[in-house]
Amino acid sequence: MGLKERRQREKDQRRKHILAAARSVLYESGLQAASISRIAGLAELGVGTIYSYYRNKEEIFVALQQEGLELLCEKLKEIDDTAVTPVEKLKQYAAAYLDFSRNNREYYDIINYFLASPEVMFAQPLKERIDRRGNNILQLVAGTIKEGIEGGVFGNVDADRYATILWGTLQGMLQLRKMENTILKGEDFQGLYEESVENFIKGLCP
Amino acid sequence: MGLKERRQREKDQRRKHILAAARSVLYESGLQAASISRIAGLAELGVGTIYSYYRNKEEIFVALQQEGLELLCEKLKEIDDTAVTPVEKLKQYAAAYLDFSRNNREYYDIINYFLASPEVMFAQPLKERIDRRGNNILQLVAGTIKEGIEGGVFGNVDADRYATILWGTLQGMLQLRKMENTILKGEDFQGLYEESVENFIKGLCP
Amino acid sequence: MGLKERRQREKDQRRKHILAAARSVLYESGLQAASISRIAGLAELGVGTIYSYYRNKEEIFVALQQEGLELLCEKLKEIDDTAVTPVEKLKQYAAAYLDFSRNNREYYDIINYFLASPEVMFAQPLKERIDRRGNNILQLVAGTIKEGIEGGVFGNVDADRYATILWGTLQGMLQLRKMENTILKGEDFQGLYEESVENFIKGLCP
Amino acid sequence: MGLKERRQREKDQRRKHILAAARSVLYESGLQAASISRIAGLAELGVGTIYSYYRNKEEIFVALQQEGLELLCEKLKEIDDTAVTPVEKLKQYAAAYLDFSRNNREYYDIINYFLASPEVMFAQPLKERIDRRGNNILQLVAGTIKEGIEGGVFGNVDADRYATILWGTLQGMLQLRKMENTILKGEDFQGLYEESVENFIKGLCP
DNA sequence: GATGAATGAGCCTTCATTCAT
DNA sequence: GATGAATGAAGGCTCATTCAT
Repeated sequence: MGLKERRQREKDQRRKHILAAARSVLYESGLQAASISRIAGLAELGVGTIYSYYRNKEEIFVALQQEGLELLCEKLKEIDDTAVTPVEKLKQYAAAYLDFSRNNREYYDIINYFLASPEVMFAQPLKERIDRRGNNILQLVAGTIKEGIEGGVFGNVDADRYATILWGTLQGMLQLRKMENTILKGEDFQGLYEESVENFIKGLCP
Repeated sequence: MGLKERRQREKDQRRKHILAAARSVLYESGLQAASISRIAGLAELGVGTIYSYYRNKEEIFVALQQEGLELLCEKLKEIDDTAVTPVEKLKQYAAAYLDFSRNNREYYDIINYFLASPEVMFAQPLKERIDRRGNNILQLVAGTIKEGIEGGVFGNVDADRYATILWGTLQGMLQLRKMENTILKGEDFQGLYEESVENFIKGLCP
Repeated sequence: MGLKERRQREKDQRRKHILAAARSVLYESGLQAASISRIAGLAELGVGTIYSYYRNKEEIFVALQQEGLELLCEKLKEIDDTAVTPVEKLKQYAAAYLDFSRNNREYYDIINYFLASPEVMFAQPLKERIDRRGNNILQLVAGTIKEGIEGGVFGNVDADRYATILWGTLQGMLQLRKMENTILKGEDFQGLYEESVENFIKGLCP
Repeated sequence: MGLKERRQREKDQRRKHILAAARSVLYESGLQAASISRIAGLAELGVGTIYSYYRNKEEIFVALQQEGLELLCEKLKEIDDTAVTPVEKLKQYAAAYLDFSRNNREYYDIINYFLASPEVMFAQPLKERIDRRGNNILQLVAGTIKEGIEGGVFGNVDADRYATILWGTLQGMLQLRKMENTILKGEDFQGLYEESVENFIKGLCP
């Protein structure tokens, strides 16, 4: 029966619509201001409606982050499929993440927020759901590093660990961007970022 | 003149007293629960009094962050004074930061929090004041790198830039620790952290 | 004509079905949690459907109360039919009410609730409908008292009035049970309850 | 030093002021509508202010009930001091409670409400605090019954138990008043009430 | 007739900030 | 200079009720 299907499709769309509103609020007014009622307002829905799609505020943020991680993951997969050498791949992964942090700020911000927020904020089960997505990304990167090791381009390191280290490095570098106007004044941030990747790769070589 | 001086000294002490209380609240109950009235309570002062020493909550946190950075800076200076080789220094800086994140959680958390939270948070002037402190630390690290370059241990890189990269890396790695129980389950975080430093240094060598 | 009848019968059954669900919710989660949507859920009906059988939440509760009173009334009738002496009957009525308050908590609670809550609660017409049911019960009790008067067991009192007084007494005693763990701690409530009935009867004797 | 005293006095008065507002809201709009913000509105205070005097809504109601019980208790004490015979005292206690339920409706309603409300509503400690007040009243009544027993007017019963029974009876009778316009239509409620007391006393006599 | 998504008023509570004393 | 009572906007969330399908 097409009815049920249509209903489901509509429901899914509404969920996305709400998420989009949440993303916009986040993007335009920052995390602090991202209240349910604002989201509802932007979505042109009643507050209660939001709650019939998401159990609570937390869930919205989790969904948003998953969405973001998924998007990012897809971009990285594309690179994995098109780029040739492992070194090239790693560089492009990094570039993609920088790009993502710029062009998908709302996603980036929320990912970042989750990383920085006190553990208390999210219950363990939620945290696991979130982190699992992150894991996919790490696996991808680790795969590329393994490739490099097998090809003799990289030394014989633990690929998983170095994938994690790379992510940590990028994540840390991006945070420093906050200081573009103060400490990093006059510096070319993108160059710095790239240099950090190159340095990481250089360390990786035998 | 003595009177004025004493007044000033008393005022300074009171400010520190308030800061100490804020730190305690932060440490014991986390950022969410760090309300002015709690701080006032712990400081055994009236709420109003707090406001006559700090314009608002924000200012307290900024001051706290400055204090934290100062403390960290001193620890690094000590290392600079006692450790011998540049490589050793860098490794010890890193170890000190890890240590700081563990034993001075209140400070670390707040530094981390403001680094990660959307910039809406602070007005520009405040940001500058904070970042200047961070700059001191970077200078110190950069000095050590320069040392290494001059001694031929490191390749001929831009010391300032690499100091920044190191900080970014450490900062990023520390954030990943949040995932000790999920993604990093079973991993030895400290080992990972140290490995990231070694990789950084390895990249630095000619 | 059969069709109309069947329709009506179906409708009646549906009403009862809804009432049964409401009763269950009440029994399992208490008055506070007895929301329409829960009732609908348990009845496996849509919320809207509930509203096509009952104008609003109030009406459901009223119906529930009527049902409860009816059930109680039947039990009392049974006693009236089987017990022999008026005194025995009165005692058994009382025992039956105590029993009802224990084994038909859903019903008892709601009767009690509406008796105790401020009258603002119900519009006049509703109230009348409820009270009429209560009247049946009173008539029954009054009948027994009359019996006793005619038999010379009881003094020559106004039976209606004393029926009311008995009900009031029982109702009041049952409410005190709420304090079993505080004021009545250590007391044997059932004994107290029975004593109140005996005292009532003793007063009734010539 | 007068300052501290005055402060305290003012605080006490404010508490009373808030309680008075709560009482009024209760009186005028019933329990259902007694929200904090309404109370605040009537008290011409900010919502927050209410919360600085009472931890939460619950506490306000508890305070209100205690106040009510205290008031009632005083009235009964007066009777105890002035009335002569135990029978007279009991009758006057009953009359006083009826009077109280009429002239101090707001208090009576809330006492009644607490008796009828599901146990869940109030945490055990609160309940105990409430019930303790009720206990004072019971003690008083029990004292009078003892008096009667010692004077040979009453049979040798357990005074505490009969005090409880009397209270239960009165409480139950008062609840029936709700039906003045339906079941009791045409009845003289006050007469009925008095008759219930007389019947109780009659039962008490040897 | 049945449905259940949508609504939004309303609830309780918190807390940064002000200002009269 | 110190105080802390008062404020009230804002937040997250619930639920009786409506109405388009």
